[in-house]
Amino acid sequence: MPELPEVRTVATILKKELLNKKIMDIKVIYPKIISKDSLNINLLINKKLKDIKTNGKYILFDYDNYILISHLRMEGKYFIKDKAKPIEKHEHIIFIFDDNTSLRYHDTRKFGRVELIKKEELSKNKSISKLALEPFDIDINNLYQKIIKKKAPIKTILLDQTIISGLGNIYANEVLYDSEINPFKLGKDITLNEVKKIVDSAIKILNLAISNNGTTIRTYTATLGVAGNYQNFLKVHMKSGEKCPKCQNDIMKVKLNGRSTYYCKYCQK
DNA sequence: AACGAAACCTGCGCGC
DNA sequence: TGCGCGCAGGTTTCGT
Repeated sequence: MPELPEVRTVATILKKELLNKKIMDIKVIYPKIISKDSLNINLLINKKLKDIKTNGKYILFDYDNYILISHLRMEGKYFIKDKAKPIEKHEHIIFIFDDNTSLRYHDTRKFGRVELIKKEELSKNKSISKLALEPFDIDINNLYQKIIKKKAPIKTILLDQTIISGLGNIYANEVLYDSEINPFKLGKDITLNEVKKIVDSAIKILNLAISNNGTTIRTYTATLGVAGNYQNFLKVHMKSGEKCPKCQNDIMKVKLNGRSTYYCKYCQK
Protein backbone atom coordinates (compact mmCIF):
# COMPACT_ATOMS: atom_id res chain seq x y z
CA MET A 1 0.00 0.00 0.00
CA PRO A 2 2.52 2.56 -0.68
CA GLU A 3 1.99 5.86 -2.48
CA LEU A 4 1.04 9.12 -0.80
CA PRO A 5 -2.77 8.70 -0.81
CA GLU A 6 -2.56 5.15 0.59
CA VAL A 7 -0.04 6.20 3.24
CA ARG A 8 -2.26 9.11 4.34
CA THR A 9 -5.28 6.83 4.47
CA VAL A 10 -3.46 4.37 6.71
CA ALA A 11 -2.11 7.16 8.93
CA THR A 12 -5.55 8.72 9.37
CA ILE A 13 -7.07 5.44 10.50
CA LEU A 14 -4.17 4.50 12.74
CA LYS A 15 -4.33 7.89 14.43
CA LYS A 16 -8.02 7.50 15.11
CA GLU A 17 -7.58 4.00 16.49
CA LEU A 18 -4.30 4.24 18.39
CA LEU A 19 -3.98 7.73 19.88
CA ASN A 20 -3.08 7.67 23.58
CA LYS A 21 -2.73 3.92 23.72
CA LYS A 22 0.20 2.83 25.85
CA ILE A 23 2.63 0.21 24.54
CA MET A 24 3.09 -2.58 27.11
CA ASP A 25 5.25 -4.96 25.08
CA ILE A 26 6.76 -5.38 21.61
CA LYS A 27 7.35 -8.71 19.89
CA VAL A 28 9.81 -8.70 17.02
CA ILE A 29 9.39 -11.81 14.90
CA TYR A 30 11.47 -10.77 11.88
CA PRO A 31 14.20 -8.35 13.07
CA LYS A 32 15.35 -7.24 9.61
CA ILE A 33 12.25 -5.02 9.35
CA ILE A 34 13.95 -2.79 11.92
CA SER A 35 16.57 -0.56 10.30
CA LYS A 36 20.14 -1.20 11.41
CA ASP A 37 20.39 2.50 12.29
CA SER A 38 17.41 2.24 14.67
CA LEU A 39 17.48 2.74 18.41
CA ASN A 40 16.29 -0.23 20.46
CA ILE A 41 12.60 -0.48 19.72
CA ASN A 42 11.88 -1.52 23.32
CA LEU A 43 12.46 2.11 24.31
CA LEU A 44 8.81 2.56 23.25
CA ILE A 45 7.53 0.35 26.06
CA ASN A 46 5.40 2.34 28.52
CA LYS A 47 5.08 5.20 26.02
CA LYS A 48 1.80 6.64 24.79
CA LEU A 49 1.19 7.57 21.16
CA LYS A 50 0.90 11.34 20.93
CA ASP A 51 0.34 11.87 17.20
CA ILE A 52 0.73 10.34 13.74
CA LYS A 53 1.96 12.31 10.76
CA THR A 54 3.15 11.52 7.26
CA ASN A 55 5.91 12.85 5.05
CA GLY A 56 5.82 11.63 1.47
CA LYS A 57 5.41 7.88 1.78
CA TYR A 58 6.67 7.75 5.38
CA ILE A 59 4.45 7.35 8.45
CA LEU A 60 5.76 9.07 11.59
CA PHE A 61 4.54 7.78 14.97
CA ASP A 62 5.12 10.54 17.54
CA TYR A 63 5.95 9.39 21.09
CA ASP A 64 7.04 12.69 22.71
CA ASN A 65 10.79 12.12 22.89
CA TYR A 66 10.93 9.53 20.14
CA ILE A 67 9.62 9.08 16.62
CA LEU A 68 9.02 5.73 14.96
CA ILE A 69 9.56 6.14 11.22
CA SER A 70 7.73 3.55 9.12
CA HIS A 71 7.92 2.91 5.39
CA LEU A 72 5.57 0.28 3.91
CA ARG A 73 7.57 -0.15 0.69
CA MET A 74 5.68 -2.56 -1.58
CA GLU A 75 3.37 -4.56 0.66
CA GLY A 76 3.61 -3.35 4.25
CA LYS A 77 0.30 -3.20 6.13
CA TYR A 78 -0.85 -2.50 9.67
CA PHE A 79 -3.61 -4.45 11.36
CA ILE A 80 -5.23 -3.83 14.72
CA LYS A 81 -6.24 -7.09 16.38
CA ASP A 82 -7.22 -8.46 19.74
CA LYS A 83 -3.90 -9.21 21.40
CA ALA A 84 -4.89 -12.80 22.13
CA LYS A 85 -5.19 -13.60 18.42
CA PRO A 86 -2.44 -15.96 17.23
CA ILE A 87 0.47 -14.56 15.27
CA GLU A 88 -0.18 -15.05 11.59
CA LYS A 89 2.18 -15.63 8.73
CA HIS A 90 3.84 -12.39 7.53
CA GLU A 91 3.26 -10.57 10.84
CA HIS A 92 6.74 -9.34 11.70
CA ILE A 93 6.36 -6.85 14.57
CA ILE A 94 3.58 -6.78 17.18
CA PHE A 95 2.93 -3.84 19.51
CA ILE A 96 0.82 -4.82 22.51
CA PHE A 97 -1.24 -2.10 24.19
CA ASP A 98 -2.69 -1.48 27.63
CA ASP A 99 -6.16 -2.57 26.57
CA ASN A 100 -6.95 -5.85 24.81
CA THR A 101 -5.58 -4.72 21.42
CA SER A 102 -2.37 -5.04 19.44
CA LEU A 103 -0.93 -3.40 16.33
CA ARG A 104 0.61 -5.82 13.85
CA TYR A 105 3.02 -4.95 11.06
CA HIS A 106 2.33 -7.35 8.19
CA ASP A 107 4.55 -7.49 5.11
CA THR A 108 4.50 -10.37 2.63
CA ARG A 109 7.69 -9.38 0.87
CA LYS A 110 9.53 -8.06 3.95
CA PHE A 111 10.64 -4.90 2.09
CA GLY A 112 9.23 -2.44 4.64
CA ARG A 113 11.37 -0.82 7.33
CA VAL A 114 10.85 0.89 10.67
CA GLU A 115 13.39 3.03 12.49
CA LEU A 116 13.18 4.49 15.98
CA ILE A 117 14.93 7.82 16.44
CA LYS A 118 15.10 10.61 18.99
CA LYS A 119 12.70 13.35 18.00
CA GLU A 120 15.40 15.98 17.65
CA GLU A 121 17.17 13.76 15.08
CA LEU A 122 14.23 13.79 12.65
CA SER A 123 15.42 16.58 10.36
CA LYS A 124 18.86 15.00 9.98
CA ASN A 125 17.61 11.44 9.59
CA LYS A 126 19.16 9.72 6.59
CA SER A 127 15.80 8.92 4.94
CA ILE A 128 13.78 11.98 5.91
CA SER A 129 16.44 14.63 5.26
CA LYS A 130 16.76 13.62 1.61
CA LEU A 131 13.03 13.87 0.92
CA ALA A 132 11.78 16.61 -1.39
CA LEU A 133 8.52 18.45 -0.72
CA GLU A 134 5.18 16.91 -1.65
CA PRO A 135 3.39 18.25 -4.77
CA PHE A 136 1.07 20.31 -2.50
CA ASP A 137 3.98 22.36 -1.16
CA ILE A 138 6.58 22.29 -3.90
CA ASP A 139 7.89 25.42 -5.62
CA ILE A 140 7.42 25.21 -9.39
CA ASN A 141 10.53 27.13 -10.36
CA ASN A 142 12.70 25.20 -7.94
CA LEU A 143 11.35 21.90 -9.26
CA TYR A 144 11.88 23.05 -12.85
CA GLN A 145 15.51 23.87 -12.14
CA LYS A 146 16.07 20.38 -10.73
CA ILE A 147 14.30 18.62 -13.60
CA ILE A 148 16.14 20.34 -16.46
CA LYS A 149 19.47 19.30 -14.94
CA LYS A 150 18.49 15.64 -15.43
CA LYS A 151 19.08 13.48 -18.46
CA ALA A 152 16.73 10.74 -17.22
CA PRO A 153 13.16 10.35 -18.56
CA ILE A 154 10.54 12.45 -16.76
CA LYS A 155 8.74 9.33 -15.50
CA THR A 156 11.91 8.20 -13.74
CA ILE A 157 12.42 11.69 -12.32
CA LEU A 158 8.88 11.78 -10.87
CA LEU A 159 9.63 8.55 -8.98
CA ASP A 160 12.74 10.13 -7.41
CA GLN A 161 11.66 11.11 -3.88
CA THR A 162 14.55 13.59 -3.59
CA ILE A 163 13.05 15.60 -6.49
CA ILE A 164 9.34 15.43 -5.57
CA SER A 165 7.89 13.16 -2.90
CA GLY A 166 4.77 11.04 -2.71
CA LEU A 167 4.41 9.78 -6.27
CA GLY A 168 4.91 6.10 -7.07
CA ASN A 169 4.37 4.08 -10.20
CA ILE A 170 0.55 4.32 -10.34
CA TYR A 171 0.30 8.06 -9.78
CA ALA A 172 3.35 8.90 -11.92
CA ASN A 173 1.62 7.12 -14.81
CA GLU A 174 -1.66 8.90 -14.13
CA VAL A 175 -0.07 12.34 -13.66
CA LEU A 176 1.83 12.15 -16.96
CA TYR A 177 -1.33 11.08 -18.76
CA ASP A 178 -3.31 13.94 -17.23
CA SER A 179 -0.63 16.48 -18.08
CA GLU A 180 -0.21 15.02 -21.60
CA ILE A 181 3.54 14.48 -21.36
CA ASN A 182 5.37 11.50 -22.81
CA PRO A 183 6.98 9.49 -19.99
CA PHE A 184 10.16 9.07 -22.08
CA LYS A 185 10.69 12.81 -22.54
CA LEU A 186 14.01 13.67 -20.95
CA GLY A 187 14.21 15.97 -17.95
CA LYS A 188 16.44 18.40 -19.82
CA ASP A 189 13.72 18.87 -22.47
CA ILE A 190 10.86 19.58 -20.06
CA THR A 191 9.49 23.15 -20.12
CA LEU A 192 8.44 25.34 -17.21
CA ASN A 193 4.85 25.14 -18.44
CA GLU A 194 5.04 21.34 -18.43
CA VAL A 195 6.31 21.39 -14.83
CA LYS A 196 3.28 23.53 -13.95
CA LYS A 197 0.99 21.00 -15.62
CA ILE A 198 2.68 18.13 -13.79
CA VAL A 199 2.25 19.76 -10.38
CA ASP A 200 -1.35 20.81 -11.11
CA SER A 201 -2.21 17.28 -12.23
CA ALA A 202 -0.43 15.72 -9.27
CA ILE A 203 -2.32 17.87 -6.76
CA LYS A 204 -5.64 17.18 -8.46
CA ILE A 205 -5.08 13.42 -8.73
CA LEU A 206 -3.62 12.96 -5.24
CA ASN A 207 -6.45 14.93 -3.64
CA LEU A 208 -9.08 12.87 -5.44
CA ALA A 209 -7.25 9.66 -4.51
CA ILE A 210 -6.99 10.72 -0.85
CA SER A 211 -10.72 11.44 -0.72
CA ASN A 212 -11.27 7.92 -2.12
CA ASN A 213 -8.95 6.26 0.44
CA GLY A 214 -6.31 5.53 -2.18
CA THR A 215 -6.08 2.77 -4.76
CA THR A 216 -6.62 -0.93 -4.10
CA ILE A 217 -5.40 -3.21 -6.88
CA ARG A 218 -3.95 -6.69 -6.91
CA THR A 219 -4.41 -6.87 -3.15
CA TYR A 220 -5.95 -9.69 -1.24
CA THR A 221 -6.31 -8.09 2.18
CA ALA A 222 -7.23 -4.46 2.48
CA THR A 223 -5.12 -2.72 5.09
CA LEU A 224 -7.07 -2.27 8.28
CA GLY A 225 -10.15 -3.39 6.44
CA VAL A 226 -10.17 -0.24 4.34
CA ALA A 227 -10.51 -0.80 0.62
CA GLY A 228 -9.49 2.18 -1.47
CA ASN A 229 -11.66 3.25 -4.36
CA TYR A 230 -9.39 5.26 -6.66
CA GLN A 231 -8.80 2.23 -8.92
CA ASN A 232 -12.17 3.18 -10.41
CA PHE A 233 -10.71 6.51 -11.52
CA LEU A 234 -7.49 5.24 -13.13
CA LYS A 235 -7.15 6.28 -16.78
CA VAL A 236 -4.03 4.41 -17.93
CA HIS A 237 -2.47 2.39 -15.13
CA MET A 238 -3.19 -1.34 -15.72
CA LYS A 239 -5.23 -0.36 -18.80
CA SER A 240 -3.05 -1.72 -21.60
CA GLY A 241 -5.17 -2.74 -24.57
CA GLU A 242 -8.04 -0.55 -23.42
CA LYS A 243 -8.97 2.66 -25.18
CA CYS A 244 -7.56 6.06 -24.30
CA PRO A 245 -10.49 8.04 -22.81
CA LYS A 246 -9.43 11.11 -24.82
CA CYS A 247 -8.58 9.79 -28.32
CA GLN A 248 -9.82 6.15 -28.32
CA ASN A 249 -6.45 4.73 -29.40
CA ASP A 250 -4.94 1.83 -27.45
CA ILE A 251 -3.18 2.44 -24.14
CA MET A 252 0.40 1.16 -24.37
CA LYS A 253 2.32 -0.78 -21.73
CA VAL A 254 6.11 -0.60 -21.85
CA LYS A 255 9.03 -0.91 -19.45
CA LEU A 256 10.85 2.23 -18.44
CA ASN A 257 13.79 1.66 -16.13
CA GLY A 258 12.28 -1.60 -15.01
CA ARG A 259 8.87 -0.18 -14.10
CA SER A 260 5.63 -0.82 -15.99
CA THR A 261 4.68 2.36 -17.76
CA TYR A 262 1.23 2.94 -19.23
CA TYR A 263 0.52 5.82 -21.59
CA CYS A 264 -1.21 7.00 -24.73
CA LYS A 265 1.39 7.67 -27.40
CA TYR A 266 -1.00 10.00 -29.26
CA CYS A 267 -2.04 12.19 -26.33
CA GLN A 268 1.34 12.21 -24.58
CA LYS A 269 3.91 13.85 -26.85
C1' DA B 1 28.28 12.68 -10.63
C1' DA B 2 24.64 10.29 -12.66
C1' DC B 3 22.50 6.66 -14.61
C1' DG B 4 20.68 1.77 -15.13
C1' DA B 5 20.63 -2.76 -13.12
C1' DA B 6 20.58 -5.75 -9.39
C1' DA B 7 19.31 -6.81 -4.83
C1' DC B 8 16.05 -7.20 -1.19
C1' DC B 9 11.49 -11.01 -0.67
C1' DT B 10 7.07 -13.73 -1.44
C1' DG B 11 3.07 -15.24 -3.92
C1' DC B 12 0.21 -15.36 -7.95
C1' DG B 13 -0.98 -16.22 -12.78
C1' DC B 14 0.29 -17.97 -17.08
C1' DG B 15 2.17 -21.11 -20.64
C1' DC B 16 3.93 -25.55 -21.52
C1' DT C 1 -0.66 -31.37 -11.67
C1' DG C 2 3.79 -29.32 -11.65
C1' DC C 3 7.45 -26.29 -13.03
C1' DG C 4 9.59 -22.17 -14.57
C1' DC C 5 9.14 -17.60 -15.65
C1' DG C 6 7.46 -12.96 -15.28
C1' DC C 7 5.25 -9.77 -12.57
C1' DA C 8 3.90 -6.65 -8.40
C1' DG C 9 1.98 0.25 -5.65
C1' DG C 10 9.67 0.96 -3.48
C1' DT C 11 14.20 2.02 -2.08
C1' DT C 12 19.14 1.19 -1.54
C1' DT C 13 23.37 -0.48 -3.23
C1' DC C 14 26.36 -1.80 -6.80
C1' DG C 15 28.72 -1.20 -11.25
C1' DT C 16 29.95 1.53 -15.28
